[in-house]
Amino acid sequence: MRPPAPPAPPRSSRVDDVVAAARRVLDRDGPAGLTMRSVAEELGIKAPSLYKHVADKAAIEVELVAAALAEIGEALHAALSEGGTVADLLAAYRREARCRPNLYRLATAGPLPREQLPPGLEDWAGAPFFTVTGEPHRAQALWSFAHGMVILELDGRFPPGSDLERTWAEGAAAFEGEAGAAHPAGRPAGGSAAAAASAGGGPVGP
Amino acid sequence: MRPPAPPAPPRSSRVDDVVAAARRVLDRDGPAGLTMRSVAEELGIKAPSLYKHVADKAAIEVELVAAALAEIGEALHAALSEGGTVADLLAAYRREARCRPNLYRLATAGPLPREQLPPGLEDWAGAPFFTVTGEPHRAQALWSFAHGMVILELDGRFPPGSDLERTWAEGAAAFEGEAGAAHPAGRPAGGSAAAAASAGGGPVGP
DNA sequence: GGCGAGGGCTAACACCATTAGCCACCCAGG
DNA sequence: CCTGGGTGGCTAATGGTGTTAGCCCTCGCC
Repeated sequence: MRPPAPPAPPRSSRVDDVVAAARRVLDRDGPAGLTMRSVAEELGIKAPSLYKHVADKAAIEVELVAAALAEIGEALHAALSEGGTVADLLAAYRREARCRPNLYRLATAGPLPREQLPPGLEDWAGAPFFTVTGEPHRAQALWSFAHGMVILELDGRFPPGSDLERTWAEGAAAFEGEAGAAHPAGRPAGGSAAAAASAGGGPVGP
Repeated sequence: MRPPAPPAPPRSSRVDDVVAAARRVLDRDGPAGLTMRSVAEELGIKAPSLYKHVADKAAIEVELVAAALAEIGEALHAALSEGGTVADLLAAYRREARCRPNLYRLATAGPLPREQLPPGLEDWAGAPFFTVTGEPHRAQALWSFAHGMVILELDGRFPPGSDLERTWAEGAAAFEGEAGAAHPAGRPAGGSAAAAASAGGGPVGP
């Protein structure tokens, strides 16, 4: 039984409409397209009317961040409830981020308004990293690797033609604990053909 | 003898003034404070006059990104010319980012305008990651870890009270194993497989 | 002496978040 | 019935942003 997500505090129904509209706009137009005007238009109203329901744009973004953390946490806990390897966790993290890139970027870029988030949400969402490593610092390091990979991938920062499957596998191998160091239970080679083909291995960045 | 940085293409002198002013503003006021008006004011002129020298704000930012990549690359190459361990490289990366947080964030957040950067700069700056790991995918993974750590640290994303020294050490330890643990090595790794093998020791103290 | 180019200026536009103030509806209390 | 008050919309306006258009001064050069 995995721990339940902390419940989101109840809000007025119209606030939910606003947040839902903001999320649609974000998914469709990206962070730059998320303006008070576009959110209002999505609802068929004018921008100033939004301020009857939310304090400001930051308040909407906080709600979106909370939703993102909840979804990511859900995905990570689900991944561990079945498999349980580092590679499984990383795969779930990557899948979640790539499925909702704009939301992921919004939720993880820039400072986090911890005060205004549901208490415990952040810890709960990150708990699987601790579960899989068994040590808090290693968990943070693994999380950093995962976030770095995802954000660089989303931003197109890796040189074109990079075999990212293999890069993920290398990271998973590096963090696979002391138990089965030689043979990580890595991914069953969905990309191994491509891996062999692109053996060139381009430059690295930054 | 480490490879020299690719030379920046020559620019009109006034353009250099604009970029230098932008850099001062960025260091002082952060990315949000970097506006065409503030840069102009730093030079004692009005914002529209900037357009006599640069195409738009993005062009200024590209110059800043190029400068940041050059400086980071310089620091990383210098770190390897002396020590050579993964931990040394990571320490240099972290020091550089923390010394100029606003510049680092600008240079690494969001999509990279590769076309407009001096050719070869990006590869050159990232080369030390390859040197120290001896394998391109592992190099990308290590870079991702470093970037994730740095950006999360700069954004205050780690829970308060985290012992980041130790988290960095955990990451360094994870990547100091034998290269190509995940798969049989696809490529024999430039001239410096020795660098990766040399530092197999225990956890690195802060 | 003209003359073009470099480099400044003001005015203006479109978009952004946000505030102030006004008005229409709906529903409960008298 | 009718009279509030709360809810939720509106327009107008403010000060910020990047950017364009058009004007003007001042050099060095032929």
